[in-house]
Amino acid sequence: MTAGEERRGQVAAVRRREPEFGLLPQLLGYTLRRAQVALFQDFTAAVQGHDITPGQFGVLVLIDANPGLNQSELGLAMGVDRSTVVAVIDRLENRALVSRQPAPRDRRSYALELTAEGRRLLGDLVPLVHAHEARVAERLSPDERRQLLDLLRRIGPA
Amino acid sequence: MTAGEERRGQVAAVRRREPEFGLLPQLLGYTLRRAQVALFQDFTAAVQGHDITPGQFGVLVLIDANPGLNQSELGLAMGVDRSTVVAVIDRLENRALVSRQPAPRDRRSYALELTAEGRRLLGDLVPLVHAHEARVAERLSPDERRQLLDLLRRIGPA
DNA sequence: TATTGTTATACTCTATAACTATA
DNA sequence: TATAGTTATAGAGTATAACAATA
Repeated sequence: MTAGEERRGQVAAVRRREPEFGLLPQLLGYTLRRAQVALFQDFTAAVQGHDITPGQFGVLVLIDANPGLNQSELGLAMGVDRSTVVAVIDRLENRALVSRQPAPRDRRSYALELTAEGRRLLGDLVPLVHAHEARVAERLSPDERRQLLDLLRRIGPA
Repeated sequence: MTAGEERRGQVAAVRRREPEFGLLPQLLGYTLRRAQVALFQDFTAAVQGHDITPGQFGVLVLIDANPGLNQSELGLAMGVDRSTVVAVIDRLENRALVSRQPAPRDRRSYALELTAEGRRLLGDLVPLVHAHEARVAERLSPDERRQLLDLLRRIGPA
C-alpha cells in the first residue's frame, strides 16, 4: 500500500496535503540528488564567511596535493573541460588564493600553486569540512559511513 | 600509507602521473558528487532522443502523481524557489507536455496537468529510467541497492 | 600536427527583489 | 496583509568552437 492509498478516504475535500512522489523515492538518481542538495546546504553553512563552494574547496585540495599541476590536468582530475577551468582559476587568483606560475619546461602552460593565503585558508577549511562531514553523517555509524562510501564508488563506470 | 607515499621513490623525474586526490576520496560530499555526475551522464544516454533532464523527468512524475498542483506547491516539492519553477514549466509547456489550466477556486494560480503527449512521453520514459537505474546499480546486489537508498535518506536533516 | 590557455557564445539551474493580480 | 505567478537581474557552472602561442 502506498502513502496515497493510506489516505484515500479523506481526498477530494480540501486538497492541501503533502504531494505524492510517485516512483521518485525508489530511484537512486532522485535519492542521490536529494542527499546532495542537503550536503551542499550544510557545506555552505559550515564554511560560512569563507565564501567557498565545494568545487572550489576541491580545487584547493587538488592544487595543494599536486603543486605545479597545469589547468588541463586539473580539468581532467575534476572531470570538466579545460575551458571551464579558466573562470574557476580566475576567481581563485583574483582572491589571491591560487597563483599561475610560469611552467618550468612548457611555455604554453601555467604551473598552479597555492599562495600562502591559499594554504592558510585551506588549513582553516579542513577542520570545518571534517565537522560538516561528521554532521551530515550523524545518523550513520562509522561502519555505515564506510559502507556508503563503498557503495557510492560502485555506482557508475567500472 | 597514502598512494602518494607508495610512489615517492619515482618522483621528480617525469611528473606525468595520476594526480593525488588528497582527502577528497574520503569525503561523502566529493564521493556523492562523483556518483551523481556518473548517474547524470548515464541518464542522459538512457533517454537519448527524448531531450529530457532528470529534473524535468521528476516534474513530469510529480504532476502525474498530483494533477492540479500549482507552481508554488511544485517548487516546494522539488525544493526550489517558485521563480525557478516558471522557466521549468515554460519549457515543458512550449513542448506541449504540460499545460497550465485555470485553478478551480483560486484565480491567482494555475492547475498543472500533463497533456496527452506528456502522459505518452512519461509512459515511454519510465521503462528507460528503470533500465538506467538497473545499469548504474549493476555492481550492487538488490540488497546493497536497498541499503544505499536507506543510507542516502539518512544523510542530511532528520 | 597536437596541446595549452583563452575568448566568445550559449544554455541550465539557481536565487533575490520587486511587480501585478488576487485572496 | 499574504500569496501566486511573473519579470528583471545576477551568478555559478557547464559546454563547443575557434584562435594564438608553443610543442
